[in-house]
Amino acid sequence: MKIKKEVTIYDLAKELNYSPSTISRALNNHKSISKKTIKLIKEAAEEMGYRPNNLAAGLRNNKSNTIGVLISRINRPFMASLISGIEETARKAGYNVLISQSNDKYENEISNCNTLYDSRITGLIVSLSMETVEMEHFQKFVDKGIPIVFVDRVPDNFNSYKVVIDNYTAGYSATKHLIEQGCKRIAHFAGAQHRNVYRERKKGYLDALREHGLPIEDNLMVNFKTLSFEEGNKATKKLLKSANPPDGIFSANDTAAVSAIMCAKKMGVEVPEQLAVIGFNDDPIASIVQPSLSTVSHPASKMGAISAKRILDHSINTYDTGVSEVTVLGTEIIARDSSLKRTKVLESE
Amino acid sequence: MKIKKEVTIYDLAKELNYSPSTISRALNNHKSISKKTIKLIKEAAEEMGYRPNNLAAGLRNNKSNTIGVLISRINRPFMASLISGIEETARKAGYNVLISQSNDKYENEISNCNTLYDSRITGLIVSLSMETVEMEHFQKFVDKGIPIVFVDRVPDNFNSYKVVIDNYTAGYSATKHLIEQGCKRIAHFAGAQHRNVYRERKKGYLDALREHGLPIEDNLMVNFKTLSFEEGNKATKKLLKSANPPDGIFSANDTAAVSAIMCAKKMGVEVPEQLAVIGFNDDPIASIVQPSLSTVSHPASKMGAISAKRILDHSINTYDTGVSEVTVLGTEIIARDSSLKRTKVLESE
DNA sequence: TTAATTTACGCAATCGATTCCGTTAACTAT
DNA sequence: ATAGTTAACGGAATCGATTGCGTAAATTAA
Repeated sequence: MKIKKEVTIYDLAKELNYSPSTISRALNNHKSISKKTIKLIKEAAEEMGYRPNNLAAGLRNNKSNTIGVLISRINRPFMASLISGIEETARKAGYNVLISQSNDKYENEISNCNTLYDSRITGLIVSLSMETVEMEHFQKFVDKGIPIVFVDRVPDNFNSYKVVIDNYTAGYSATKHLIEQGCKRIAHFAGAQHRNVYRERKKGYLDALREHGLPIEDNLMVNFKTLSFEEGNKATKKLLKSANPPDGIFSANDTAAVSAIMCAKKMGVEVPEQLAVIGFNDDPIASIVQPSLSTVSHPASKMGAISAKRILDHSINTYDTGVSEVTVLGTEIIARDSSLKRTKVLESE
Repeated sequence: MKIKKEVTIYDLAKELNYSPSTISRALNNHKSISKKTIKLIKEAAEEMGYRPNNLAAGLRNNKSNTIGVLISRINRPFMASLISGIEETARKAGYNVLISQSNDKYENEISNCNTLYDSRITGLIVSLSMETVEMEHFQKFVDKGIPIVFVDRVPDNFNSYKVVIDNYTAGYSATKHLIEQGCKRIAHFAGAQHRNVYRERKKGYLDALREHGLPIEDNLMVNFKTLSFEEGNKATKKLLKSANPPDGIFSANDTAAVSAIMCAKKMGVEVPEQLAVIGFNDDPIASIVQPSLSTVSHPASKMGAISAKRILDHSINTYDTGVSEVTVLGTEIIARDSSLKRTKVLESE
């Protein structure tokens, strides 16, 4: 098949009897080009079907107007919303978004990091993989003055921009919510403890118990690997069959929380009467399960938007190695049926 | 802060006393460079921290090893899985993935199209926006020999690669499934009829009714705009309050189907006994709602993988304008509790 | 009226990798 | 031993946009 030739600024220059410099400047609204000329050139460009070559511009400027995103998995409600927020903000500013998923593997994270670097991204937004501990693969970005924004699953030992929620307070509030509902023995489904988000949530849980004089028992705290449905199911069954079962569960995510509800129901344990449950994330399934799941809501899309803005606003001058600029967003306890022990809630509508 | 200088093939050339040509060829395993030299150069490159500049290579080759993705919204389970499949396949082949969402607006689709074009993507994967009718904004890709793969929401009037599921058969089977369960008056929640996916599902529904001698009634077919939860709620209420309510609903997506289940329960209509429901997509909520939602499952991630492969395998020589290469994938009826009228299903496990 | 600006543009180098042509030296065949 | 190959590499143009520097003409200031 026949391939149409690309129209370049040189073609425009020849056609309009201007130099390529003038064409370039006109298209970028440079002030030293007269209004008339700009109008003329832009109209001709439009008519001739000119389209800028981002690769050429990027090469010259050594950046690509592209934001790189490095996350664990796309098909999780939180991540999808995060990306959605990033994409919207980036595109409004004329930026592209490159995505890559690590599938929670350290190795993939490194390799994706390199690929993104090779593409001369303007900035990088990262949510760490489950496995990641070492952080050297991010150093080259710092060395080059390329901003990195860590979101949600952030490192402890690396100075950079960070956008997080207040996991400690969220964990504290969720637990306190259960206590206020009358729970006396509250279990916790904890995520991998080397990831600060899960560690903070657990801290909040522990402090809430302490401050309210409730027992802290090792066998009420289950350390999950992935907080999957299956893991949740197994853990719930074990807890409920134990000699002294809990009357409340604070799960570090909704998936495991939902599995707890379903498992309890199957075992004839009433939720919330005998077992109150609160999750984390406010995934779509939370409002669908019955009884509907109380949870902690994230402003996921907003976190994405803020992260993107961090990159866009980043000026090389204000970037000082050794300083972390952390944005902490608030969360909200969504009290649904799965935790409301005292009052029977009327169905809305 | 101090910015580290980039290491280029020229730096390597100077350091190793080779020409840039040789460095370039060595890094690409060109056959006319000796094994020894290749090894030497690669090791030096590694040690000096050389990283290729994709922009420069892209400019020279006039392509960027990047696949562009243009969809309506990322934060939908189907779309997220689709992208996930694309990303995995692309990355394995050393390609990057650029994403952009139209939010179902025609205008955004055009503008995103242009931005992706300007980035010299190797190929484009598209799921059309709800609004899109005209297709000229894709023409420039065809003119340039850049392959386009339409996925799921594909056009009727544009020749290109297409990856779809057999919506007609799926619609037919879903309806037939309800009929086999004893339904006599089956309603249909239909999506926007100018999008072929929804049109096909409806066709399948109609043919199934016809072939089984069931009544086709206009007031049993609801045309939705977005198949949202709210729309589904409203439609269900209206249907169930009508003089002659349906005993089955085939919804073109799960969201509306779930809303139907919840609405029915609230109104005291038993599911599936009085109202059987089957949805479409097999979203996570489908297995969480109670009774669990029967549905039609998509191989979303696989569709993404196939689409990406189409781009990767595309050779300019084999691309013939005027021909559509369509890949049709099968679907599967997932029979859960919401549609099983006859037999009471034992809870698994 | 003349010097000092300002306006509006052109020249040419530059970004980094690729690749079409060579070229030299070593090697093989007859 | 000489022509013919092959192996291994170098020179330099090229991709398209950007930009520091330079300049001629037009305008303003004194």
